[in-house]
Amino acid sequence: MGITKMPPAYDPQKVEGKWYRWWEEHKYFHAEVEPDKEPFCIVMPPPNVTGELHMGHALDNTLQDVLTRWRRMSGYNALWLPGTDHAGIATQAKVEAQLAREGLSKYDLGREAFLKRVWTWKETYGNRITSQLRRLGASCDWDRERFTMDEGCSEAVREVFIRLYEQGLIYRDDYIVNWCPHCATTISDIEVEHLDVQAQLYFIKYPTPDGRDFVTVATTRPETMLGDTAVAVHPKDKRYRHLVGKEVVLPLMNRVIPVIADDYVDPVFGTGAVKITPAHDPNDFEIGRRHKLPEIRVIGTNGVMTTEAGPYAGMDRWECRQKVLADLGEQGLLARIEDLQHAVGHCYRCNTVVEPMISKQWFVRMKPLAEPAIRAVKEGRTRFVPERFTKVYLNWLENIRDWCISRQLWWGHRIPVWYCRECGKASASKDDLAACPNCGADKVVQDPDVLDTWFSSGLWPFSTLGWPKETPELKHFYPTSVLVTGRDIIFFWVARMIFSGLKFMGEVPFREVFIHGLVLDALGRKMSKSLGNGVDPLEVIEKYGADSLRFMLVTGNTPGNDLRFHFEKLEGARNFANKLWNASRFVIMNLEGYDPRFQPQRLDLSDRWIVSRFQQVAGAVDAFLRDYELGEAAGVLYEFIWDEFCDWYIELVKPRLYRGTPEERATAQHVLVNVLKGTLELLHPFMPFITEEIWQNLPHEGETIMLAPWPKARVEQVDRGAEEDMRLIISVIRAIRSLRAEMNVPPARRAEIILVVPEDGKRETMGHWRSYISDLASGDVEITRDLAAEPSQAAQAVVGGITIYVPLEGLIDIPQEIARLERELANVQKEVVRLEGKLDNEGFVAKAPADVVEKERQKLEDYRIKQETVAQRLAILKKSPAM
RNA sequence: GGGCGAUUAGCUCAGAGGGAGAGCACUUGCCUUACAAGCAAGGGGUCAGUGGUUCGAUCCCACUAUCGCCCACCA
Repeated sequence: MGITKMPPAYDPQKVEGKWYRWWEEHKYFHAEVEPDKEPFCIVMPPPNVTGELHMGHALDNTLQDVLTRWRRMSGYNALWLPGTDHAGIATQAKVEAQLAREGLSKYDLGREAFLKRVWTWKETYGNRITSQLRRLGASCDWDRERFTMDEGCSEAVREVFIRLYEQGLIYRDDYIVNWCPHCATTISDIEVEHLDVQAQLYFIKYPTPDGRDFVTVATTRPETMLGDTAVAVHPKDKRYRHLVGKEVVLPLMNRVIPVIADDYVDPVFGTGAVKITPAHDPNDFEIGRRHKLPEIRVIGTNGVMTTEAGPYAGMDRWECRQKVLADLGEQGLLARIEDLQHAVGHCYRCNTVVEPMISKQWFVRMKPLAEPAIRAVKEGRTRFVPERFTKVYLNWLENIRDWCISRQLWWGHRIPVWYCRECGKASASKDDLAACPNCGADKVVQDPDVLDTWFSSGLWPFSTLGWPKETPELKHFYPTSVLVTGRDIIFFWVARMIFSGLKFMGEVPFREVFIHGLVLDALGRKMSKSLGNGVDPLEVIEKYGADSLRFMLVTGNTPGNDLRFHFEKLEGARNFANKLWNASRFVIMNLEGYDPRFQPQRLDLSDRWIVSRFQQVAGAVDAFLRDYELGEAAGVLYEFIWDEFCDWYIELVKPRLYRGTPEERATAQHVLVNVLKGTLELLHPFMPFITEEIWQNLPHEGETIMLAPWPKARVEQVDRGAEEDMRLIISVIRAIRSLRAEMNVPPARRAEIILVVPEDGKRETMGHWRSYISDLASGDVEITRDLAAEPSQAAQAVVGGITIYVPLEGLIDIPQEIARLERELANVQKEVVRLEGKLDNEGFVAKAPADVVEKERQKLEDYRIKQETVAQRLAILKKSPAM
């Protein structure tokens, strides 16, 4: 190692790839079960195999990596288990698009060949995201990487399905579901995104059979009227009481339908009369079932009107809407049209307007599963961080509806149910069936649908650890320690993992859920493909390095809050890395003659100070990490490295390195190396690459910083006295620098510095460490108890009971100095008045804690001394001949 | 309609019941043998508003305003 290998500007490109490969080759990420060690386990939220790393992933995985690396260094048996999700719709859509470019559809290939094709696609492109995670520095155990459709996970899915089925918790029924005409599949309630849309509310007249009366209904979806089987009004609505039990004629279809009364109807909305289309509206469906109304499907799965729509059959649903309106208008039945803003369900994948329709689907009965999941969180067996997300979770589960789990796709876990063509019985089976278990006929056919992707991801925390087999991993690492994820996924995933874990493992899947916010663009908008405002993490990594990206994502943010992406902030992180690099370069450049066995006999004040500060920082970082305050932990390190280690300690140590005795030099080297090394270790979870690079170039024990023991705060090295003394010295130096700057003293010019220190202890300290002041404030320091005569040509400052004079013959503009001191005096007086007021307040003195009162008294005392000193000085200056 | 979050320096954001902070931007002076991706010194804020609790509130409580997010079966 040497300067030649450490250029003055840190270049992450030369460093990052090298170390990652080395770590992975040496299996430092790999965790074997070590029963005598405390386990720490995170299962990675599996990104979609189709996915590419975006800022959300970068944040999520940085947080996980920080926690994992920290725990690993802290001696835990740390496992971070990675994997990918098969992402039913998304992946199938990708492959279908690929086929389309070849002029083919999945039907041309047939199910089997199509699935083969998807697997090929997965083998080819599926590891893109995992290689991108490697670029980020993710220290996950790739030897244990899983896929939601691999053999083990698939077995877990079947096992779960069968068990739930046998317990009657999975059922198949005709029910109103959300249908995406574009994806041609059902989607679950949470996959429907409600967007506010400016629309029209159409008022349509439904005449009575005798043509003498009519009732007007309001609807935003006039085409659904073709499937109407009733009109509903509120039971107490006097306007319509006479019609309840009677009939009206459904226009266009000329069908006679009943007028019914139901509490659901809001008498003040629209006309107070609602058309009821049980087959195409969730509410109408409920009402329909209550009143045993016929369910007529007029819209087909492709969004085209069915034969039930009579003359409108074959029309697209939007086209049909226009035609219906036109026809109604012609017949004078369209009473009026109003503008209405309301929420319309859209498919979260393709943004198509979702069509509610009745369909035979598979459902999970949620109430019995939700209940234990609610209890577990209420009892604190799983804790949300930040706590406020508990409520979001509970609200959802407390109002849960059954979960539609069947999807009309090919890519996914096929529903393990076979129907017998002979006897008609449906049989669920863990193993593929060739014959009907009921009648023995060999004419069985498997349900064509697959399961919702989230069905398998809900099992992730235990399926990846080997379940349903009782593996040592499962036993050791379950329940996992913490789940790290975005808040957008609490319903989709977190809740489902919790109820699945409770159901099948009898225990929550994780002790804590650490929820983070979204990464927004610089303007505070969500990053999205359609807006084109996303920032590509890989480009950032190439330009600034993964460490900078990670540091930027972690700092200046508080748990659960969103984070805006600013390049300025990224530059700040990059500059910090460079600062650390150069501080380390300084240390390494000055290691000549370093002997690791050397034990210093006498530490300088600055040594004791920086060591003490380091111990405090080590304690703070660890405490913040325990509280998931990663931003604070990183912030503490930033300040320590930049403000204390670089700006003060390195500057203070230079004279000893350059001109000190061999012993002084060795002592300085010893402290530099050890504090720097410890700091690198504390920083390693945040910035793994640069810390490894530097650590390897410092004298060290062990193979890698990754496995270096986490620095434990050693309280016996905390030295309050040294910290206090340094604080005083630093403020004296700052005061002198400030005077020099204000008086425009050229930096190169050495100044004369007189310190008047009345207090014995402080005078001794100042005397002992006067070289600090003379070196860092560039001046010749004289220390006295009191001054025979104040120099008139001098600038003055008062700090911590010490009066500083910087005689500046010819540089002092007396009137200007008077003005400056008067400003100073005014400030001091303000403080004195404020503190006097406070201490005169009997309530304060009586009720405030004694130490607070004492602190305030001390402050007042200091300010009074300062007030007096400055006032005296002013008096002298005002009498001086220069005036 | 409910719930949650935010409101602090020009910008982006931390923060704690007891003297308002950081980064960036800005001003001034420095290429000082680790770093100009830097050093030193500065300027800049009624901590959204109103009321309450308290000896003391920017922090805790209530309400209000503005912005954002989530949930919700009023067509």
